[in-house]
Amino acid sequence: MTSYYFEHQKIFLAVDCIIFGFDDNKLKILIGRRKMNPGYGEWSLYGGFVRNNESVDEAADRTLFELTGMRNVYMRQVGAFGSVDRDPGERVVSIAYYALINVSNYDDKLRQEHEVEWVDIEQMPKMFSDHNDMVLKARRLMKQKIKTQPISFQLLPQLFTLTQLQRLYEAVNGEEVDKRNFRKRIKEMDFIEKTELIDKASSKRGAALYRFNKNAYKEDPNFKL
Amino acid sequence: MTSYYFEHQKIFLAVDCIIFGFDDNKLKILIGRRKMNPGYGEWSLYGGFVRNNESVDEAADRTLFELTGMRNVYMRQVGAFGSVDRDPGERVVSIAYYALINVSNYDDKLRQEHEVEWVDIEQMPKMFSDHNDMVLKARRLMKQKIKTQPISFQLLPQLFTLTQLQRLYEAVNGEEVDKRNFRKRIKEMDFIEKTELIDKASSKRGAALYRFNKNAYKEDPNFKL
DNA sequence: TCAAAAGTGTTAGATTTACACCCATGA
DNA sequence: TCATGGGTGTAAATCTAACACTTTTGA
Repeated sequence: MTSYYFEHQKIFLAVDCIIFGFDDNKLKILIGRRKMNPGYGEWSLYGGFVRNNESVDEAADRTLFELTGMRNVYMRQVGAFGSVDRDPGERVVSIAYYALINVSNYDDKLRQEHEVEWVDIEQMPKMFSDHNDMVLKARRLMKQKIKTQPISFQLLPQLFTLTQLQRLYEAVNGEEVDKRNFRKRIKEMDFIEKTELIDKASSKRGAALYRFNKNAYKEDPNFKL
Repeated sequence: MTSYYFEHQKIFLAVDCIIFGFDDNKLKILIGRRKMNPGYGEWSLYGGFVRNNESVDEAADRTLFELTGMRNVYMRQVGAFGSVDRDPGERVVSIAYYALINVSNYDDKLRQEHEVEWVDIEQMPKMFSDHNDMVLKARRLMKQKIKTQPISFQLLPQLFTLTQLQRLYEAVNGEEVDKRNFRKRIKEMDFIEKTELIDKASSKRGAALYRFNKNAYKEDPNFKL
């Protein structure tokens, strides 16, 4: 089978992060302009190289932390991107990850320092190298995932209204859903709990705030958003 | 964002192949015993290193070709496996791929030369490093995929009976399905065509042979096995 | 003649979809 | 007072799941 190491070539290994946020009823990604060549000035995902003393997952966590100062963020691997010339400078294979963050937990000063911006996923600009492909694949995976895992709550504040949840669901899926049918389904999920609190920000009447109860949810095999 | 190359470390990059086959009504994988250290003698997937002048996908294709002599095989990426010490010898990050092959197209002499064996996925032995995880993830992905893409036909002979197709479906999903309901669904798929031919191998009465018509199938968004 | 696999429809139940109006409130 | 978003139920249509007997033929 595999013959031994020294005959083989080592390769630069990077990670790139597709950082999803939900704001203004839109699904957004956090991207900036490249500050080095090749590709200076082009839109780009935030990334970094994998070090020898850390796992690839750890490299992704570290990279996200550098940018956002956030730890224990929901992250999942998108896959390896390995064309020979995907980086015009050197042979670099990159492992893409998507992260879900709650925009309001993210210090906007830090965002400005790094000169990155929230961009509506529907208006994603042409980016450096294969970064657009990474985003498309990440989005496809996330869309799949949201159907069977309660990941919406990673993108929302702790307390949220059903309309917010619905708008998020619609933004991820790219299509509108019926309000009554949506709420019917939510009502069947015991782990989405209504609180006594009312949000007056989005309407005059006010909307009930809900909360995700992680303990009540335990890998429900019948979960379906 | 990413600072520049030379400050960073290169890493060995490998590919590992989960080769699925369907035989004797069972879903099987092709594995062998490691012929080198570390892990000499342990069960292992077939793998190889990624070269500088080939994409990761190409490395996977090449590796599969070395083992099976087959080209243009259906292969999909499973993901990157990147723990620091997943290979006790050196830091090696591996990209896993699964391949679907038609067992009867595979020259058994070649199989014997490489000393690899078809092992029932339900009886998978403990393998080297994280190879068991790779197989589990590959299987999960494949199971997902088979629901929305006509990939069964990669594992079956060109002509197959509905019972064969059903057994494959059952083996992949790990549960039995109702014969009449299954056939009802198949009948609605115009791209699965009945031929005039009869297979007498598996029954006295004989069963009609079917064929997958790739042209009739064109990314049917309503496809559902 | 009988064992073994092929082939074939119907019905009840569950799920999904479509759809419209009243409510509470701040401006 | 009215514009805005919040909140609620029912019925038709579709999909899914359960279920049993006849056919053919080689041994």
